[in-house]
Amino acid sequence: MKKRSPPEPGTKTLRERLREETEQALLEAGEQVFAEQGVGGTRIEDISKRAGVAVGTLYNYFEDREELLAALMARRRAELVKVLDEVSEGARGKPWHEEFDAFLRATLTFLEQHRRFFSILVQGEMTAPRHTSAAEKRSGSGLDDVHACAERLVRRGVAEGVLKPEFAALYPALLLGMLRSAIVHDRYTDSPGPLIALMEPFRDFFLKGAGKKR
Amino acid sequence: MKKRSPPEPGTKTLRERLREETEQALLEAGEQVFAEQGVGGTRIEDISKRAGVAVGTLYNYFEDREELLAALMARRRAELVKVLDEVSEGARGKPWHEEFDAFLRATLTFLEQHRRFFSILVQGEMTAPRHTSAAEKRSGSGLDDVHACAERLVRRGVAEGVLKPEFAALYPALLLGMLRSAIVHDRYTDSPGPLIALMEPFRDFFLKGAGKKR
Amino acid sequence: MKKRSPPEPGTKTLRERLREETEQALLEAGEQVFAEQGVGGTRIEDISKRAGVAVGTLYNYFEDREELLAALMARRRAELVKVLDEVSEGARGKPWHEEFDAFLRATLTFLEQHRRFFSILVQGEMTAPRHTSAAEKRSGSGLDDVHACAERLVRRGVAEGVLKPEFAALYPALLLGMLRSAIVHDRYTDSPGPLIALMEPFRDFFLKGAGKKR
Amino acid sequence: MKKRSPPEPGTKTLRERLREETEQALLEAGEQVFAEQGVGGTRIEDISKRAGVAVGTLYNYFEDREELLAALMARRRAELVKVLDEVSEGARGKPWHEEFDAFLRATLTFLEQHRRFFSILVQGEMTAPRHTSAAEKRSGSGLDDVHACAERLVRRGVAEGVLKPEFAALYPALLLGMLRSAIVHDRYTDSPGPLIALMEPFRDFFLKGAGKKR
DNA sequence: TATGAATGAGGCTTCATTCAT
DNA sequence: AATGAATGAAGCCTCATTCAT
Repeated sequence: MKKRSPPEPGTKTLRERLREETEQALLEAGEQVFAEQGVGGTRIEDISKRAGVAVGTLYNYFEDREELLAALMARRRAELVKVLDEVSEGARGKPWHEEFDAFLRATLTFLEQHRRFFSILVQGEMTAPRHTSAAEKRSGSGLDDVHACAERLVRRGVAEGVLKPEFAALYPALLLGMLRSAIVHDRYTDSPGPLIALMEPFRDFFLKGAGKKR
Repeated sequence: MKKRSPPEPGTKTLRERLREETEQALLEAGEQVFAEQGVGGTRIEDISKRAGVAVGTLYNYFEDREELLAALMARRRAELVKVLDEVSEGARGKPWHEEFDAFLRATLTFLEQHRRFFSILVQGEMTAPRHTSAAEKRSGSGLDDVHACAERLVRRGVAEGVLKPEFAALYPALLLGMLRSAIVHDRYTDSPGPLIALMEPFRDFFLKGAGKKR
Repeated sequence: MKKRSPPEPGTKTLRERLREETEQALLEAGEQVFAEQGVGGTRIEDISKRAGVAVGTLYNYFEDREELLAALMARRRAELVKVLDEVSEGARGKPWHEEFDAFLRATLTFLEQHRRFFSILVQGEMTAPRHTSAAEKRSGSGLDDVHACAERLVRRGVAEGVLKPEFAALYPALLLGMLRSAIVHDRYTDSPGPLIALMEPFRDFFLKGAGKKR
Repeated sequence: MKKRSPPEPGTKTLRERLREETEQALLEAGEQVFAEQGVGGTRIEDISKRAGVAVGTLYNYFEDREELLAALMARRRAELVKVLDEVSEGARGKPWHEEFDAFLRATLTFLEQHRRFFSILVQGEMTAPRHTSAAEKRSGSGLDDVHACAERLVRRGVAEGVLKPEFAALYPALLLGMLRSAIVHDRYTDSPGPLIALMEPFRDFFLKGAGKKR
């Protein structure tokens, strides 16, 4: 009953391409609107409108509100982790400082592109949504795997004798906390320049602290 | 016809005391429930139940949901600011390091007692609640004045030559970010000891960074 | 905190009385509207309007649509069963025929007053709603207990030698089926008189059948 | 340019045959799903899936949901009526009892094959679907013509002096009600044997009732 | 003609807020 | 002042139907 010339391997049907585009648009829209209006304050309809589709369409792609959010989070998080993995990979054989720099640069760049996304993450980190659903759990709404990347970086730094081993267990959290400050800092400064400008201060602060060498 | 003796000045009527107790109970309940269920996910009724009164009563004390939240935030924030002001006051004439230590200790202690509250703050920092009203903006739902305390501390440190002036503008945010890490760190560690245990690592990290002295 | 003069025993608060009245009104309205528009075609809002309350009020009394329906069914069914129990009780010591007559009379009267309700039951008997929920199961959406009443009647008839024991297992279903015909018959006749008029024919038919004595 | 030989008269095009097959499949699927999930609870998509076609295809065959239901009902009802007409026809000149037996047998057999369909009918008898449209009314969703068959049978029985004329107007409804009991009975018995087993009890009951000859 | 994604009206349900007692 | 039922706007989600491919 269903006959159809088999699709060229490696080629995507028009339909498939459309489907992916729509999904992209929805995630994009979701990221924007969730960030603008807050996770709790976002109406599904606003997202679908922003994406240029009808509500029903959104529901053809995502089971419900939560799944959309989870998918969105997972997607972006995966992107960041991928970048950080590449950083780690690319720094093999090079001095740790280079990896550290690359890590900071990559993260700040990512933050810059996804300030919105990051703000969602910060929310999610601490909020228990009405009914924290299975879906949300599954997707790991936190930063667990990003944290793992930071740990890897820190471990290497310690192993190579660049970082003090003393409180090493805390460094990943402190590193990420510092990066989080990047966003917070924006809100308390008058000249909200590009985040990448924070690279040097951050490197300096993380490695040497705020204390004056005497 | 009953006559009522005028209240002794400086004395609180029974009625007044009851009123305050109820208000306290409501704020307490609010803190708990908002923290447990998230700001967006909390139902007014849950708060009133937790406080042991009817919804209507809650509305006798607070104009609406937002005002309750704002009052709650303002209350706790004021507490912290008060403590930090005392720290600053009490350290007059003493070396900066002592003030810094006291600052850390006070903040970690406060965090410990109000992890819940702090989690609300972290949320509020980035989230726009359902209908972010003028009232909420007015009440300054953020950490602005706490940030100001941190600025004061940092300024003094710089002035006294203890802190590097180079990126001083960032230090307050970094300091607070570090403290925020205290809560985050909890979630990624197996042994979630008391936050005060983080005092030494934090002092060390803030002053000297993670880099190994060469 | 909650002080209140204890209610006179056996007396209902005004509130309690209001509450019961509202519940009554809702059930009444539910019966009407479900019957008029069909179970599937009924909008909750129509029911609440008919009852003269807001939608929200309905939800203060019943968990959801299903629970309302279940409660409604249970209520009416219980009424009928109660009546039939009384019939059985009242006929103790009297000849079976009298109980039979009373059974028919009671049922036809009930049917008359609740044609609407009965039509719902007939539906429910055969329909599997979208998600047959636990609630529905719990309430026994069928006629099980009415069927039990019929069985009791039939058993006695057989025991007393008034009914042929041959196909006795079928009689309850046949008896109820016959009564159901009462409603169906209405739709195919031009003179839809009172159902009670069907008493004699039904008695005659059940006891002697349609065949002519030869 | 292709030329197509004109279709042999009386022969069906391949296309026509395919069309009919699909239509059949859709009706079949409709019968199943409507019966399984209830008329109100059935989603068009489920039907099309069951039939192995896309939703759009279903809409190429039936104007809308209602038309499908109406067509389905009409189809099955026509089948039953046809069988009953044949029964009537075949019994010409034979004693009434034979026609009666044949009627019962035919109906029970049909019921057996279409318990599902019959359950829809029973529903339809009393339910007004979501938007009871004119179309549905038009199609006569009830049992009117089956009722007519029963009337014909009863009339003949009365005419031939086999049935008591007294309450003859009720007999058709009672006859059908009795048959409906066949399905209901299933739900209250532990041994849900084939419906045809009910033939003798039904004949006996209809003709002689449940009362014991004294 | 078949497909299945897109559409959006419409139903269900929640919950902040009001108000009569 | 306390109570808690009533209110109804507003959000979520479903699904019959359409339509471009």
